[in-house]
Amino acid sequence: MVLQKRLDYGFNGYQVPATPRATRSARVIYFIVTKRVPFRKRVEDSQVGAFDLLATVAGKLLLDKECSRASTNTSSAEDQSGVEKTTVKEERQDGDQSLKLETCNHESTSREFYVSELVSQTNDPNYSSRESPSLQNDAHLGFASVITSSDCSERFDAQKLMNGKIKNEMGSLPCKVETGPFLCGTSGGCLKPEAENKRLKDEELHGTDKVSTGEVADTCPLEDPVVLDGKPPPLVSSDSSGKLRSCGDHNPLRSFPLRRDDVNVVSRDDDEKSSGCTHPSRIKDSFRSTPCIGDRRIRKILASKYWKVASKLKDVTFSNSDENSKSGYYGRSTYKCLRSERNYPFKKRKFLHYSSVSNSDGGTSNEGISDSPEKSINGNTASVYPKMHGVTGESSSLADQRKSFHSRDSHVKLRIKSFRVPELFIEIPESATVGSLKRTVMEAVTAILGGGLRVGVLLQGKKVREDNKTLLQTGISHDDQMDALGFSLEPNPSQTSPLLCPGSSPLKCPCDTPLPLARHPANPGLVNQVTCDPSPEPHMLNLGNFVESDHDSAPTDMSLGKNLTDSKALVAVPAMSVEALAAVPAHRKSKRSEVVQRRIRRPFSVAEVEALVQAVEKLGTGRWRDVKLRAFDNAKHRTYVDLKDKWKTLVHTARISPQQRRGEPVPQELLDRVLTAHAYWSQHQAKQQLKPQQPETCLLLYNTPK
DNA sequence: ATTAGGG
DNA sequence: CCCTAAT
Repeated sequence: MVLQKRLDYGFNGYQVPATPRATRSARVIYFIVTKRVPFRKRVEDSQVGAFDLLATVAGKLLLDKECSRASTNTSSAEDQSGVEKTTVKEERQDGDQSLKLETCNHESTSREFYVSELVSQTNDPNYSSRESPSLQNDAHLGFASVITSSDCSERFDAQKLMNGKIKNEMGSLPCKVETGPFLCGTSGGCLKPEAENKRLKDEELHGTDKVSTGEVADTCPLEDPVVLDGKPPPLVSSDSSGKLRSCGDHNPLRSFPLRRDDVNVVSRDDDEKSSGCTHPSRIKDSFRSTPCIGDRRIRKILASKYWKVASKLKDVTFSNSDENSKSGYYGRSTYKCLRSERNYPFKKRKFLHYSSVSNSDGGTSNEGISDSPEKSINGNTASVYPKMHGVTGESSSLADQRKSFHSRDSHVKLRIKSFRVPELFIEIPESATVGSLKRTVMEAVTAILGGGLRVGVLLQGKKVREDNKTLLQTGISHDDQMDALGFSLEPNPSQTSPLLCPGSSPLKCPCDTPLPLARHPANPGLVNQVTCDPSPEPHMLNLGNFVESDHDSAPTDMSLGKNLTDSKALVAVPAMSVEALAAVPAHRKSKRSEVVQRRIRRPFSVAEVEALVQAVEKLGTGRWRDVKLRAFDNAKHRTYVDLKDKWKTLVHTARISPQQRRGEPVPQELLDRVLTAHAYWSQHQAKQQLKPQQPETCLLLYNTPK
């Protein structure tokens, strides 16, 4: 065959060198995509460790899978010493992006995510949260974990557990809850918007009350269900949707100062929510275990069927109790399990839906990053905001309170307009449709976002690696440095939530298997491939790599691979993390090692149909392996099952009116042959089996319609 | 690993 | 195309 010509496109001005490809198959297009995820966050608290900051940002990203936008910015930040409070605010902005990501949902357009998190132990009353409008859930939200899916019965258990814990925590923590002086306002540094200020004020006024443990306890349990359930929809792809969960540990035991460990950003869970991923910190984390998962989630996301499902909200992270076991089960489930899940979306959904949001902490201790609710089904904004938002409205939300506790430092406000997403390489056949291209890119993007990425903090162009340093120590809190502050998204080696694992956190995700990604064995040909550049970081992973083989075996990609570090290419699963996005089907295998993706669709060409028809005429139906060997031995991407399916569709096509046929028209002559051969072989099933070898004869026979 | 069928 | 069940 002729070498295909390849089109190389560079997004964002990057051109990807074409890799030599041996394949003859279709032309491949490479894209390098740099995506940016837009969002702004405000982080206040110079005291917050860099790690926390990262966690916060990461959490946000996860939440936002839906839309991404380009460009990063940081906006002003101020630090005020003394207050420890962190506020993160996110907003979406449409930005510029080289690739524009759009949400698929029709439902709601705007969704806002909030992540908030953080951790602080401050007493400040002021923590501000977001302005987001929806506050409805806030109160509830504040707390923590939310168990979302209504469906699951399991959830109940979880709730129970949670409640219990929460209560306990509350009980123990009352003191902590106090509202502190309003640091923000006072500390002059705060840049909070007016709205926030108001909030703060409100908080001051009300905060205390809210804080009371009793309240917390009450609210929490209820909330979750309410919020989450409210939007129940069906759809959510499991993972996609949410994925983020915050991991807040709720240990009652914990001491206040949070550690980095405490903060977890977890995001994806997949269906299985089970394995927790992260960090639970050292202590027992009762609450939530987060799943580790990138894979699962991706998978879920991918599964197209599921996509439609409504929102999922949050995974519930349950405590260890029953849930865990369950979750564990799923999590660990093997590939097969996953698959099965796919098939049975319902099941999955149940699990998935529960995305957990763990936000909670009992208000006390720590907080993980909470994410906002994933998507609500409807996409209502409100649903989205549920938890954290409360902040605004009620200052009282637990989270707020928590934050407030310790705040004493000055705050650093950051505005991140967008994140730069690592480069992605996408390879797609020329014959692919624009839609498929979009999907492919989406998959790549989502794979990255959902697959676990880490946030890198750049200060004056230098990577700030010391997660434990405070912003103050790092210099991030200095106004003059704000301009030099940048964030980047990097592939996270372990799928587990990147942030989670940072550093030394002791936590481990059960899920995590140490295994890195599995390499895709070579499929000879690659059809689509998406790879992510390895980031410099130590653990880089490649996110998705989707490899498909074509007839040609073109090792070619490997060359690309070079770019990627050694990356093992993962199969990229198209995942849309966000429901909204969702659209891409993806399947992943369990374990991050592999991501399974639905094979790309490769319509049969007329030539292939011809070959198939000819082979079937000779061999008959029912001997697909032989047909494959005879006519498609070189087409690795055509399996005997594919041939059988194609034959099935050909027969169907031949029987319907031409007007009803779609796709590349198949010559009527071939269709006639299909019908003839089909009829012939149908009749001679038994006989033919005996003498399959004589094509000629067969042909003669069929000519005469039986 | 194949085949047959349903989805 | 995927997935299963049955071979």
